[in-house]
Amino acid sequence: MTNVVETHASEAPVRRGRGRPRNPETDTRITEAAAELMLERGFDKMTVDDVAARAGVGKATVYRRWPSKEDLAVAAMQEIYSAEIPDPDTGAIRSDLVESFRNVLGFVNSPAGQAYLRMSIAESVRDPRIAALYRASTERAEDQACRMYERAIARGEVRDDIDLLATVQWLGGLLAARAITNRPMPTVDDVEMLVDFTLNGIHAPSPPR
Amino acid sequence: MTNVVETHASEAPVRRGRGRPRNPETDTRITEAAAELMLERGFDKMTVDDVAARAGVGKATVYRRWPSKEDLAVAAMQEIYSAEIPDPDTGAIRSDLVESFRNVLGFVNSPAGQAYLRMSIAESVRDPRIAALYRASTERAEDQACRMYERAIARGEVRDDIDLLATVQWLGGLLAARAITNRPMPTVDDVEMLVDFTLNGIHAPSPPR
DNA sequence: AAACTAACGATACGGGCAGTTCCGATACGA
DNA sequence: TCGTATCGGAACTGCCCGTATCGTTAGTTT
Repeated sequence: MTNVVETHASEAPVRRGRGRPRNPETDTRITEAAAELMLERGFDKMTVDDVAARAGVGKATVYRRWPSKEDLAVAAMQEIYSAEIPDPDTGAIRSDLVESFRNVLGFVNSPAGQAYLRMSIAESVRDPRIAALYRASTERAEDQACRMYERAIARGEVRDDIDLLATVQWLGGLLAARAITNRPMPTVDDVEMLVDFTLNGIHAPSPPR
Repeated sequence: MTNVVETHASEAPVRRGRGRPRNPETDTRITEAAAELMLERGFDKMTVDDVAARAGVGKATVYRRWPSKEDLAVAAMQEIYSAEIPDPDTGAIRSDLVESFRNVLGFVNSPAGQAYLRMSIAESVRDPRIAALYRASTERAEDQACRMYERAIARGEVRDDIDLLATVQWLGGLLAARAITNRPMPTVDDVEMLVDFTLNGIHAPSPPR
């Protein structure tokens, strides 16, 4: 019939002449409203009518851009997963770890961090596309951590036969486990102990073996 | 009006004479059907009509026992979280760890284990009561693990200043992180390396420090 | 044995929300 | 200025949760 238009509002509009052009600001108003409601209530209790109302647009305007509520949620999460992560490089593995653990624990103990973590977990299990987004976001952080460990291996501080991926994921996994089962997060006061476990494991230092 | 009857089907019926008594087998038929559908499709795509149909009962019979679909889901998960866990005690921390890690990894790599894990994570974030059930289930396993570590501490194999809770949760957390982000689980082949990380951490053995 | 009563399966119905379709109005390009 | 696609608004369909109401059934009480 008419010109076929790509649905996803993310990419360049690639001007096509005829008719009233879409207001690009409307895109961001909708995704911002959706992101707010996702973090406030979660996917289930967020209604598309609410999103449209908060964004000040008609529901049809939402569905003209994203074919389903799930796609809208993906777009909203995509906006959320775009933050910079500090990359400590102090020259020693212990202080690098303390620094980065401190950053992570500070975030996940904030209200925003709590909502972010719970939402990411729940929606990742529900929708593989959100899982991919969350995964990409965490992998950026993990890549940084891997380089941190590799620098330490090059310095001879860390064994070279470790499972690097399991190592960089273990803290995130612990936080996920706590979030899932509704248990208190470790706080910044626990940083020393967590770092010590990473470095030394649990073995008694000398006597046995 | 009439005699008040406790809703939850779990507890003792405490005979009250009049009228046709409830068929207790109906309770289990419903929870079994619900548990199957939860693992097959997840909470969202499970409909109460489907549960009633698979159980061979009327929908009103379901709602006579559980006031909402959420309560039904809780009852279904409660049935799922009632499995025995082996409790290795070989006399050495390394072989205890190898044994228990092997059990866990064997389960989470099975199709049933995958569905179980993903369902538990998703529904725990959605419903705090399911989170409590899942937490209770994992805590039983963690208590066993704690006792295992305490035996090792008593033998002098393990330091006594470790964060026991973080230690017993780290493998579960790693598995959760993999499940959430849709990445491959560690397999039984990785047991040695994971156990080694638990025992020794990542530090290089002797030269530095 | 007969009467009583609550559970049973079946079915219809109300309400909330996802997603669709129409509308008149509007804004931009040709 | 004309054409066209987007805009907000609103009505509508369909699905599913939860309720209400049947006639029937099974066990208790008298």
